[in-house]
Amino acid sequence: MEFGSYVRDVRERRLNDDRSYSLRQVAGRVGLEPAYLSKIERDVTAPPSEETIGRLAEDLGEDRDLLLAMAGKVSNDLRQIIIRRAPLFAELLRQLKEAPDHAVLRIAREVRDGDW
Amino acid sequence: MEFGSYVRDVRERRLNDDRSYSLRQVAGRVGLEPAYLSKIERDVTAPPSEETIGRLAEDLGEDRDLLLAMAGKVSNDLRQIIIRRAPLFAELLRQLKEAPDHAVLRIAREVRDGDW
DNA sequence: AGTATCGTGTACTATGTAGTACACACTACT
DNA sequence: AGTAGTGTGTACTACATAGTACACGATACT
Repeated sequence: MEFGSYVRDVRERRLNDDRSYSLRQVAGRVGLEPAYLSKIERDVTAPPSEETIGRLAEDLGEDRDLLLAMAGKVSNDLRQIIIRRAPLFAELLRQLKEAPDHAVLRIAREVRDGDW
Repeated sequence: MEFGSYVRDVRERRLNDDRSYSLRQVAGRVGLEPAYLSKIERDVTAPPSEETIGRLAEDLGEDRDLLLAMAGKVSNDLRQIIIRRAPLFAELLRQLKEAPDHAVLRIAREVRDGDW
């Protein structure tokens, strides 16, 4: 699904039991012109900037990384992690490309439990 | 070090024993205006596009991911790997942020040897 | 001495990014 | 019946990106 229609779906679900989730009110809280958010939600315009997507994700209670991904973007902090040790992380990510989710998850858990 | 000065250093090292590595000739092979490459190498201008950096890396025999990193960029294929499973890879990368190189390398090797 | 090559200064441009501003028509409330 | 709020169409803008084009003075070759 496209970024905009996904945002619209989420917002309208919120709107069902909270009328403060009208397009105008969300636009107001997030700091955008209603007309602009309208175009975004209909995918008439490209997704907004990373910062704006972040504020949108927070207001809608959605996962920031997921929303960014739907916009074809990668969070700036993740980019920095890779860039700091580029050839190393490049190799790792290409290895992990085909690995199943549970394997990636297991690795993340192992690392978190600090076994190096 | 900045992207441009690094490129210049590499190119001039090549130039020492191969006079086909003049700024003009590299620019010619890579498909850029000499004046533009000159500005890039002196960091007068921002680093060029990912595609151009790729061609530059190839001509200079440098690691593409490293050169991209020095330009503050992440290779498009890596971005796609992350985006396809964003929350998952986001978590993994943030866990790996502080991990020492050898730990990351060990994981990459384990995954390559396919033990999932 | 002449010319070929070198790196660089200056001016310009096309496309994309990330929006703002305002008017309009429709619906919902009271 | 009036007005408050809703979503949207159209027009515009400031800034960044990713370069091209051409002229110039210095150096190197022969």
